[in-house]
Amino acid sequence: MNEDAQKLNALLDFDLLKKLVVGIGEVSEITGIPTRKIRYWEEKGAIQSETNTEGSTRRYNYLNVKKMLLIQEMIDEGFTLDAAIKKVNKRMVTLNEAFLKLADTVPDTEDNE
DNA sequence: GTTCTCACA
DNA sequence: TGTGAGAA
Repeated sequence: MNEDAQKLNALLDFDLLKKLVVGIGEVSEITGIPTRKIRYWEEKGAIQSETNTEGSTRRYNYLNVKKMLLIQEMIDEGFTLDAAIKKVNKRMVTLNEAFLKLADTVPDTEDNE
């Protein structure tokens, strides 16, 4: 198994998550979380929606979707919203930093041209 | 389809 | 903590 391949895979996954953006309705359908709950969480600071400058419809990227799923699970396990938000945010930061390091560490292995 | 606010459990 | 309804 190529470790480099895994690293690249992780990077791609993270980037892909950031690129996929959907409306609140899609998010509610995907996560199974009602739109009011999503707005409620956003109000609480659980997630940041990319409000379209002109449009009013908030857009959420899959990173936020994953975050919502994580938060929902944590709350289900007895955590409070605030605690869940804190932990998930920290997790995201850690992952982001780790991936950045990985990106720097990965010596482009196979440039087969 | 989306947004917001007020109020309740 | 999460939801309801009405209004725009």
